[in-house]
Formats: sequence, structure tokens, C-alpha cells
Amino acid sequence: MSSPSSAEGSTSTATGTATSTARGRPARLEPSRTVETALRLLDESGLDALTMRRLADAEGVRAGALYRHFATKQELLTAMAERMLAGVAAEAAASGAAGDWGERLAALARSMRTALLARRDGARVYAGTHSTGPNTLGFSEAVTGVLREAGFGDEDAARALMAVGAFTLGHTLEEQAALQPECADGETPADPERLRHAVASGPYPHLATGLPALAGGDFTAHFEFGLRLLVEGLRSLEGNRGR
Amino acid sequence: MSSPSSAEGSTSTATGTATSTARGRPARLEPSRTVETALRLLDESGLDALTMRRLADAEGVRAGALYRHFATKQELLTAMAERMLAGVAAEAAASGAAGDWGERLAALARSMRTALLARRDGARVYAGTHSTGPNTLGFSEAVTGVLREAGFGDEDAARALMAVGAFTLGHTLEEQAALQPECADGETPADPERLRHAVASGPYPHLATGLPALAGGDFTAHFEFGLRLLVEGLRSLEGNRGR
DNA sequence: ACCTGAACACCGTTCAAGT
DNA sequence: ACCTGAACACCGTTCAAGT
Repeated sequence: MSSPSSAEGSTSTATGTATSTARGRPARLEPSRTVETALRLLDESGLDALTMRRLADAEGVRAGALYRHFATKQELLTAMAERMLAGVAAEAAASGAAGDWGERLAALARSMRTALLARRDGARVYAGTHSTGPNTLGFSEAVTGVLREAGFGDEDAARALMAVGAFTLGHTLEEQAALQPECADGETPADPERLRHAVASGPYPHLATGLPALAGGDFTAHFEFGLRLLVEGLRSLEGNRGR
Repeated sequence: MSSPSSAEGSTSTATGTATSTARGRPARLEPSRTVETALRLLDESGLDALTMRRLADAEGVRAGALYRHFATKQELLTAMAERMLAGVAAEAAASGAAGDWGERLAALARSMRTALLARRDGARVYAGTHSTGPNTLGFSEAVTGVLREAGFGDEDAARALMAVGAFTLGHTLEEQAALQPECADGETPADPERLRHAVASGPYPHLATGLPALAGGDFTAHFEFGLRLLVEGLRSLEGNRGR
């Protein structure tokens, strides 16, 4: 409310190489800072509102300048996905260090879910990209490592990685879709209400009894349930192999 | 190559209520036919090229006319997702009828995967929507029904539905992303090659040994592996409950 | 009731020209 | 080397006006 013209480039407080929004002419672009700004805009306005033009504005630059550092918007999104996974493998290693392979695997899946949930539309951003950066590969390496050190074969370890990854991504995708703000002013009836009505009015007896548990429950418990199924499934495989 | 002007509205051959692209003036829009046309365009050009304007062209109408039948593009996509799941529950009931609950659950997951894979970008379309139509709800009802009839409690049945759904969606998402055409003329190095290079040149010993199994193997086997983990996990739950 | 014409407020991306 | 200015070829969506 105080000075409307000074509220723009106030993000880079500590860095000396700030954007210098006004007066100072060039306003250099630095890739890593650009990715961080993009993630901030994502949190503020969501994926649909994340625009090359808006990102350029936030960096005090014209849209075309971004293409000197990111060949395409897809490349920018990939860099954002990679950045979101920073520290995931390390955090999981710390929290799962005391447990057996099942607990260490679960810790990895949990920290990936936490990382995706930490940013608005995080799962959607991640689902649309295929990073080959150190954070993404480090996570896969950690999962595969836990399984191979537990005695699983190469093929089983790779497939278990895919299963855990698919489940975790799919789960956080549904989770963030269910938690989305949707109607800002209470306009739209929202998803859960329409779902409840559709289930109640149609021939879905089994679904109707299960719906409160699904929609009402906390997603962390749901996630833990699915995670347990996967880990117990892997244990039964271990048993069949005779160890 | 023959007559360039007659290649447009040649899709509705049998229906008498065709679009009548030229001369016949109004060109009425019918919602169910519009959804089918949208799915055809999806298969032909992919999700990113599916545009309200292009869909309107294919129906011989101006873009604004679509909004008389679909309030938003999102609503159109939801209708497409719902349509993609037509017959999924019925097909699964037929193919899994002979088996126990585990086999019937697996049959449901398989037919959902098949339905999503049947259309280009099917998983992406489905992931971005939340249909409350009969095909979508019928699938959830079938899954919950199989589990409750097998003796699982309401909460476990609901959570197992979510786990199987998240895994199936996440898996087909990765599957279609890996199989995407990407570079039409062999321009881009493609994802798998860049991934292989990144894994080989970095500190990822476990991933490196598991990568051929992951990238080279067929996705159906990967899917079956994850599906088995979930079903075996549910069996172990059943055992702990003492039945 | 349903579609056309035309606009509004944007997009991602490219590229000559400046510095 | 890196950014600006300005354009190109589009978007989703709205709405008066026609029929």
C-alpha cells in the first residue's frame, strides 16, 4: 500500500547481482535465479498462470530474453522439476537410515511425495517433464541401490523403482487435484460435492459406502496404505525366492 | 492429392445428420459427436494440438459455437476422459470372471491401462480431469465391489482403489511419455539416449545396471510386476486379518 | 435456440537490431 | 554475448447480432 513502484524486484535481497528493475539498464538473467523465480510464481499463481511473459516481467526482462537461456518453455519446466527434487535423496537417507530396506524404500517415496506437495501443482509440473539431472537421477539411484543391496535382482529392482515412482506420482497428482482451490469466491459447486451427489444418485452401492473413507480421510494415510502394499508385495517376492 | 477441397468433412459417412461442411448453411453441433471428433483429433495430432478452434473447424463451425455445449475446454476434456473409459468395467468383468478377487482386480487395472493407451496422450487427458460420469464411477464401483466382496473393509477397499488407480495412471503416464514420437525428423537426441548418457557419465552404478531392464523391457511386463506387488500386498493384509 | 462475426486479452517463439 | 522491439501465428473465451 505504501509505495507501489518499489514492490516489484524485492525478492533478491541478499544477492548483489539483483535485477535492478528500474533505471539500471541491462538487467542480466541468471538461469538458476530464473528457475527459482519461476517456482515462486508457480506457488503464487499455479501452473496455468506461469507464462514466459510473466516470468520475464518478474525478472525485469522481455520475454524473448529467456530463450537465450532456455530453448523452450518445456526446458524451463524440466529445470523446475529437477530443482524441486533437491535434497530428496539425502533427506530420505537420513530419515530411513535406521530401518531395513522396506523402511528405507518407504522413506524415499515419502520424501519424493513431500517434495512434490511442497509446491503448488508440483506433481503436474513433474509429470510433464523428464529430467536427467542429478536430483532426479540421484533419487532413482537411491531407490535402485536400496533394493539391490537388499538382494533383489537388476530386473526386479528396476521394475520396483518404476512401480514406486508411478504410484507416488499418481497419488500426489490426485492429491493436489483434490486440494486445488478451484472456485475462488465459492462459485463452482467444487469437485467433492458433485462427486458425492453423482455417487449417491447412481447405482454405486460399493462406492457409496467407501466414498467417505476416500474423500474425507487424510491423504497421508492413503499414501501410507499404498506404500505398504508395494513393500509387502516386494517382501512376498523375497519370500518366494527363498531367503 | 486428387481434389484438395473435398478432403474436409469426410468422417461422418454413415450418419445422416452430417456436418454438411459447405453450402448447407447451419451445420448443427451435437455434443456426443463433438467429443468423438475431439478424440479423433487427439489421436491424429496429440493433446497440445487439440484446440477449440481446430475442433470447431473439424465440425464445420466457428469456435464460439462450441461454448453453447461445453462451458469450457476443461469440460470438453472431461467428457473425452469419460468417453475413453467406455466399456472398461464390462471388459474387465468378462476377462476376469474366472479368477479370484486378485485376478478380477488385476483385470480391472489392465483394462483401464488398455483404455488409456488406446488413445494418443490418453493418460495425460485423464490425469487432467475429474469425471463423475458413469464410465469413471462404474470403474471405481467395480474395483470397490471386488474388494468388499472379498471381505476387505470399507476403508481398505477405498484405499486400495486409490492405490491401484494412482499406480495405473502414473504408469501409463510414464509409458506414453516414453513412447512419444518427439522428434519427427530425427532432430532431437530423444529422451532415452540422453538418459543413457547422463546415467553412464554420472555416479549412478545401481541405476546403470538397472537401466537396460527399465528402458529396454516391455512396459506390459513392468505394469504386471507393479500390479502383482499391489495384489500380493493386499493378500498379506488379508493374512494378517486372519482369514 | 443456436450459430456467426468480431473482438478482447492474451499466448510461445523468432529475429533483426542495438549495446 | 545478451537484451530490446516488434512481429508472427496462434490461443480460450465472450457477446452482440443475425436466423
